[in-house]
Amino acid sequence: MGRTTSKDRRRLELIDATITAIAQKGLVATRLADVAAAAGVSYGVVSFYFKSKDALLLATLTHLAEEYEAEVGKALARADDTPAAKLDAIVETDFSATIAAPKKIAAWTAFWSESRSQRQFQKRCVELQDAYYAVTYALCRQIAEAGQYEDVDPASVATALNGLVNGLWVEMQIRGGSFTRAHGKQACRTLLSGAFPREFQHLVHSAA
Amino acid sequence: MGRTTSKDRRRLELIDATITAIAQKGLVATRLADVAAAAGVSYGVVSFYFKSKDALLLATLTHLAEEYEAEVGKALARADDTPAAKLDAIVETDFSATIAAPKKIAAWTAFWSESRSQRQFQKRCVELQDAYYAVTYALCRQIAEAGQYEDVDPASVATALNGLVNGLWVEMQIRGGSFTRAHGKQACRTLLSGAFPREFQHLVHSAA
Amino acid sequence: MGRTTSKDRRRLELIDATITAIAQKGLVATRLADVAAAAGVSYGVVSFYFKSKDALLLATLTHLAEEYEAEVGKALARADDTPAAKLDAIVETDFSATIAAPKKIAAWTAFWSESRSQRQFQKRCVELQDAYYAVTYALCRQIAEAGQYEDVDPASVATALNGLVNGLWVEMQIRGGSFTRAHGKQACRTLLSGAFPREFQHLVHSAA
Amino acid sequence: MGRTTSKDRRRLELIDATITAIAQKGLVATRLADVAAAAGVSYGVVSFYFKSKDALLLATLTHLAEEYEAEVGKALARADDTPAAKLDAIVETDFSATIAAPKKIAAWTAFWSESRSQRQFQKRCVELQDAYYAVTYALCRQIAEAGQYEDVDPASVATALNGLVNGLWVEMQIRGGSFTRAHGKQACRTLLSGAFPREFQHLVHSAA
DNA sequence: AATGAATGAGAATTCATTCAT
DNA sequence: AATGAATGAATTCTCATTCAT
Repeated sequence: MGRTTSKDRRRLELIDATITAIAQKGLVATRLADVAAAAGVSYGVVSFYFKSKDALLLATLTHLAEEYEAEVGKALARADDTPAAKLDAIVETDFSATIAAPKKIAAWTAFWSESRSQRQFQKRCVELQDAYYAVTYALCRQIAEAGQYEDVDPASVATALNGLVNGLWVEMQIRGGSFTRAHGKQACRTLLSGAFPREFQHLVHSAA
Repeated sequence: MGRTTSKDRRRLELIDATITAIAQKGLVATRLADVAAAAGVSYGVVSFYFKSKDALLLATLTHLAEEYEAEVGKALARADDTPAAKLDAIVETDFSATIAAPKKIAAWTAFWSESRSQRQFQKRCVELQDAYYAVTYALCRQIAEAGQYEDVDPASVATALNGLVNGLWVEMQIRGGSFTRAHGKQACRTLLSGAFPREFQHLVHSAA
Repeated sequence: MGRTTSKDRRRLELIDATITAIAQKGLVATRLADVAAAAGVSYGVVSFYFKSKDALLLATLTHLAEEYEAEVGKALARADDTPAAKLDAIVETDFSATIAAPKKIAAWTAFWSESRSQRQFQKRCVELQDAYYAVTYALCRQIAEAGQYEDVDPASVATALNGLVNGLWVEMQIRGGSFTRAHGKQACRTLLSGAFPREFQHLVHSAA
Repeated sequence: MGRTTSKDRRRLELIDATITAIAQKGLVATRLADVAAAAGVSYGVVSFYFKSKDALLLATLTHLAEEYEAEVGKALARADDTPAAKLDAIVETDFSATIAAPKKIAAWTAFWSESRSQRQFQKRCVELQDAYYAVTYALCRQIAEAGQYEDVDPASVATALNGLVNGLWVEMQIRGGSFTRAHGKQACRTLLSGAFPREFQHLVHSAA
């Protein structure tokens, strides 16, 4: 009851291998043979566990989305009970080693780029963005109200934060190791300390 | 200033058709036949003008980068001679109808996602990001110095702006028409007015 | 007279499942997984009882042939002791519910079509045709001699009857339910009453 | 302008190669590579001219049906203007070198056997049988009326003739060269001379 | 220059066979 | 005996590249 079955484990191995292969060769060049090789299994196993290549890719995207939501959930539970602490915990998660691993970012950018033509990819991506926006907007509004930031539109800040994380992941994807997770966090805090200086100014200085 | 030859025109038509095809089918599914169809020419023409599919894709990326730099150059030349006005002109360009056309954004995200595995794509993308950063950093520094923003790190603002534009393009790509160019501009101005309120606060209000 | 073992029963179930699968999906599309599913057993069972797919198919053909000969044998034993009655008993068997079951006819046509390339299939099919011809020819000759049909070549009648049964099975296969076993019997009696009117005329009339 | 284009010629070559391959290897074992080899072209050509293997097979069946109808049409036009002569002309065609070529018969039996599971195959096969029946029934009725054969049911004769031709083709398929086209014709005339002795008796004797 | 047919290597997919449990 | 996962060879289908007209 509830323990991870052998079948589930194998599926996860293949999904992880898919992410690895996408990171190494790009989505265009990733073949099922690459996935099998990355997973260290024989060719037929991939077809055995996933009906088709499309199904494998969709399962991979779904896994990434679920993992992301789980990690954010854990971070929110751990964080101090203030909106600013929770917002910062989300940013920490966005650039944590688990979530912002280079190969996962490579997969995310691949799915984003295909989401325009693959309806199912788009659906999952939008769902996740919506969830992210809902949480960050609620937190921004609480901060703005509690801190009496009358000139700040919490919706715009949330939108900007959402976009900024995506864009910094793109930066990490393009620049490879020279743009680090720390750089990403720093840029997010620049945005937040501009919007809500009393809550976030110290974070920018401490990180610098 | 050689006049545009018939050959150049045809090359541009094919590059435009490539962008159209990528936007419609995604990079993975785009075939030379799709490019030919989008250009309204016969199949063989594509091979005639481009040595290979890879060469066509690289030429497409190069074209997008050159067009972007040309547009930014024109915008900077037109803008008032203040750093803030020039910075805002860049943001305007980033979300202009020409540059932020949905199909071009689709192409950009495709190239970003492949840049990790395709060295040539990466090189072009990094060059453009570097150029963008150099210009925006210089302008941010001028604003910070002239405005005596002692708590603001112009490098962080430039990095955040750079990332934010990418991320908002991703948002447009994923969400399609529901996330508009105006939304993108607004989010960028939220960042800038947080960093440099005296120069950008009015823009946020006017746009709201 | 060994009693039917559990193993024999299981083999027969698989052979019957094979016939079912061929009738449903056609020989080209029939997979071992379909046979297992039709038999309601797990995948590995098929391999356990039959060395290979070819062996399963050959066993299926052998089973059909043996069943046919057994049925004809029983019918001849039951029939009145006149050549015409025995000939008619064979025709009755050819279009009996047991022998001319749609799925068995589907299997027969499949084996016929493959018999040109599969030597073992051909061998079995020819053996059965030879046996059928031998019996029907003997009966036709007896009728011709006893009835003084000087213009009738019993060999031709036997050949025509043999072919006619095959062809009417083809008709049933192609037309499905709209061409019935009764139609088939009727057509055979038309042939026989043309050749040997005094022995078969009444059958045509009674059936009409 | 009605002349055979290069594309049409190539299609026919591939269809003929398909028939050849089916005759040699059986439908189950026939691969597109075999078709390409039989046609003496490269592998890709087959895919180029036919969207899929199924499409190739359906085109092959359609071609066989059209050829058959054309040959029967020509034979009827050539034949003397009596019902018996026309009926005999059809039988002649059924066992002509063109129509009853061993490899074409192999293809027919393959399509018959798959017609139960492949709706499109069935449709074509039934159409042809219907057309054959319509023509032969009309002729049988004319003969029966003109010859005052009161005990003969022309529908049964037509049905039997239709089935007999199919079944004799099966015989040729199974027995290979040992059952000849002449044997087939002879068996058909046995049926016809039994039903309509005054019109067909002489043909049986002359052929014997 | 332009066309589009031909080629064949490459990838996804299928599936008989094998094998560990 | 029975199960069904694993393997990888075989096959279909795709499509970039080449080439003849």
